[in-house]
Amino acid sequence: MKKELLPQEIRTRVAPSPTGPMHIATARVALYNYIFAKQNNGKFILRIEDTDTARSKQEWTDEIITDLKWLGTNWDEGPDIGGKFGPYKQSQKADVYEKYLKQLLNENKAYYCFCSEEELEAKRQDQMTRGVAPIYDGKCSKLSSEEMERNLAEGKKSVIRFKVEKKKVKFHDIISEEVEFDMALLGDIVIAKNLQTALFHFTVVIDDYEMKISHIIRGDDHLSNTARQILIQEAFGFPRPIYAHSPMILNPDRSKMSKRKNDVALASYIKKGYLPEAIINFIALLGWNPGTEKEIFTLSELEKEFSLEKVQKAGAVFNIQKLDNINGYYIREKSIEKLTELCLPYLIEAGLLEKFANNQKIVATGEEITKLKLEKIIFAYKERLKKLSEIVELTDFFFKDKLAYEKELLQWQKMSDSEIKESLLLCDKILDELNQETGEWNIKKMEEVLFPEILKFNLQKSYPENNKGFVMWPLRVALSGKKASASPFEIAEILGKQKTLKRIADAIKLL
RNA sequence: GGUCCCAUCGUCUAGCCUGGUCUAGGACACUUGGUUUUCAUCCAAGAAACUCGGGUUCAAAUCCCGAUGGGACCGCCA
Repeated sequence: MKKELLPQEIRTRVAPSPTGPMHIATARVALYNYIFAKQNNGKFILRIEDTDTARSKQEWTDEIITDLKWLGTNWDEGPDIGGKFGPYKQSQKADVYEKYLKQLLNENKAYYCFCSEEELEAKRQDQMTRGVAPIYDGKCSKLSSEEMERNLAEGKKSVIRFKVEKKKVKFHDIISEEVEFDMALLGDIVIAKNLQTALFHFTVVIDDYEMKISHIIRGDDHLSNTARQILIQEAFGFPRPIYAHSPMILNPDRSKMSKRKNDVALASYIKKGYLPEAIINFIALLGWNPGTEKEIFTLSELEKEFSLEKVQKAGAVFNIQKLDNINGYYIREKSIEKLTELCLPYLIEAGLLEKFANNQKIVATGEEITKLKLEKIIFAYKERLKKLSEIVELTDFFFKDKLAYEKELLQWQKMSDSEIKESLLLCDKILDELNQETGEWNIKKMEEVLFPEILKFNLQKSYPENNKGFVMWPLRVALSGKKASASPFEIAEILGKQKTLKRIADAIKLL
């Protein structure tokens, strides 16, 4: 019986360099790679490209790890660190690169270049002004082996260049389709500073080969790099992976999204209180759609419906309003317990609440806040929340003793101070009659007793009969100190009778 | 400057491959109305686009060519 060929395992990777906070575009590329691997029963790998020792920092590697885990795009492989998968790191593979570097040197496919940076820069400038492509002229490739040996023996500063074949490189791309580059327009590229320090183009090719990466899904900005990397692959006889270059995420002016014009760090979106579900959904939709009218996707739904073929070729402007909208949706979808848990750190960080070590007791201005009460507060604002951080400005008044607002805020339409006072006194009188001990202190009861009184009040004052604002507005401001809030009764119920009446009295004092 | 990529409402996009059903659909944002004490949610409605010019065809958003515009890359960064 004929032995069947095992289908090649699908292996994808995300390869960020830890030279700064993780970019939102990296998150999208990671997502694409993650989904593609999942869809094909493959493996998704995290590789830290930290060959630039001067700029790479461990803290950024840590942030990449934290961010990827936060997103839920966990990788499937890596060195064992305490029973978990760590990331692969290029900085730990210098010996591997050296081996391959020597091979290229021996086969005369790479050579030492002794040109100084100043010399190169001058040539580049000259080429630019002459209107030709600024490429390396291959000067050192023409050095005799004696000259080269002598330079090396003298310890003359050098780099290693790869001999770029002057031919056309054509490759297929899942998103861009057929792409062709004329390599005659590119000079020999520097692939290593020295035998111990290999550079980007080289390490990428070696690692993708050694890690058996089957599909390289990365940003559009790498499109022209791909041609070069293919040439290096060919020099070794490595198989060519399948490429997919996703379009860029753009600033509103349609330039590549950059930190100068936009918030690009995933960490800062996390901090503002965007949910991973929302970020995932939003970045997936940025440049992709299923061809149906469905727009809400969980990660597992994306695993079913996403396809690289349907990814746009053009870049997509990062539209924060859409993100906010999606985030609001996912916030509204959260259970109240979960949402409270998510909001709590923001309230604590703002100094509105304190949480004690046992995590059982939450305190605001010396008073204990029960979990139930906190949940009621969060519930009252759930629909108004676009991002978690907003919970602070929305609900701060619940946790304060004294409210600070301008007297004018109490005014509804053209009410005079004395009319506002009458209105508040009415609230005070009616609400004071409710008995909190017997459970009368609730929204329903308040509506029941106060609404008919409002009607009478309006009639007596010859206000429009159905406009409850003449009572409700001053009450809202008295209780919240804000012009926009949840229902005054909802606030009153949470605040309790004592605090409610105190705030009404405080408001009356202002008039 | 060179090379490559791209081009539908303000934005994300459907439609393009396989021309007619497109009076170009949806979503966000915006405007108006409804619900409502405010804001938000929710519901309803509205305004809003095929970059331009040629060609092919009975017929072009859709196919072809060109122009224009935008972007990316051209490093001893990744």
